[in-house]
Amino acid sequence: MATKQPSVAEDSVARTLDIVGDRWSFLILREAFFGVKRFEALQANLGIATNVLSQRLRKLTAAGVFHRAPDPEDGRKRIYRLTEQGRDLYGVCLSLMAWGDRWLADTEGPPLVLTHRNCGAPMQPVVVCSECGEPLQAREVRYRLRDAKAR
Amino acid sequence: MATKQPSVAEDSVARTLDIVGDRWSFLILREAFFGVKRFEALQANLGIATNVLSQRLRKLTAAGVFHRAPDPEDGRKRIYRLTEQGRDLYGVCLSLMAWGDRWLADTEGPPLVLTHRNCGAPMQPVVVCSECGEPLQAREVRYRLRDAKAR
DNA sequence: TTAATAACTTGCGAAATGCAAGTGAAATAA
DNA sequence: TTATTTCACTTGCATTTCGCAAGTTATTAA
Repeated sequence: MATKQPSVAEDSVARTLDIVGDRWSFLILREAFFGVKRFEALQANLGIATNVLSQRLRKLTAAGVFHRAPDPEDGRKRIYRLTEQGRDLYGVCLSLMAWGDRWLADTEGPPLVLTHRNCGAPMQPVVVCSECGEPLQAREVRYRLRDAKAR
Repeated sequence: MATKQPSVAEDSVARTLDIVGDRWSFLILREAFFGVKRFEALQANLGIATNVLSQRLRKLTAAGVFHRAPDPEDGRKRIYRLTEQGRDLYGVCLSLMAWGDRWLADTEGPPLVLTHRNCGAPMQPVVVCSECGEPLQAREVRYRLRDAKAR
């Protein structure tokens, strides 16, 4: 029987999914990007079980995605803030949303219209090359380990 | 106890995660973006249990992400090809990889250097506004349901 | 001082995951 | 032509994770 090969796959996608590759993390992140900062609000908005939410938040906090602090105005409350690392997941989250809107929305619900405040016009998130600004496609991207060995 | 509220959260992110929001789907997609098309190769590269792989591929195929067809040159083999819908997840997948490379790579392994064939230079995927080309940040994006109701 | 409230934890049944072994159809070797 | 591999699965079973309901603890509000 075939066993696991060390490959490029055993890298950043896998490590990223160890942190956010479950059913809830991106929904929690989504709420966070909407400005939701508290446990109870997350629970109410998402309908997630409290034990699972607690576990997720602990994991995401340990991973450096959230910062957890008591609310100075109410000692019972905890404020979950995205760190820079967490905010850096915004593009992924928005792209997931856009994909769902594009391919799944009409069957089950209305899509969202996104507006970029800078432009004012309806827009779509697009993943582009940082150098030339062109949208990226699988065939156009080459991967190399930092040291050597192309794939 | 708080129960689930209907909210914007109950939309495209959730629907997308119903399809790809598990531990394996993006790893499978990643392999697919690298050109891997067969069951055995996916299994060997990822080390995924065969029953889970089988189930994932069936689900992703049913959802329209993959197209499954027998190999005309070998009746035992099945070819899993990405559909346009599947290919449209490339940006998400690449962004996940880039995030892992940026925030997690050094602790556990070397990051990948990406090259866009159009440019030739090392690059990073960036999620930008389709209209103005600027990188998107959470505070700069406004969400509206197709019909009304801003959030 | 008593009652709410917020953020959890605990216990338990149900579902998903991982592992090993088995199956059936098609290709390849003898 | 028969026997052996190969490939893409399925099946059974132990382990882990999830979902739900009911506590628990520390604050705050009445």
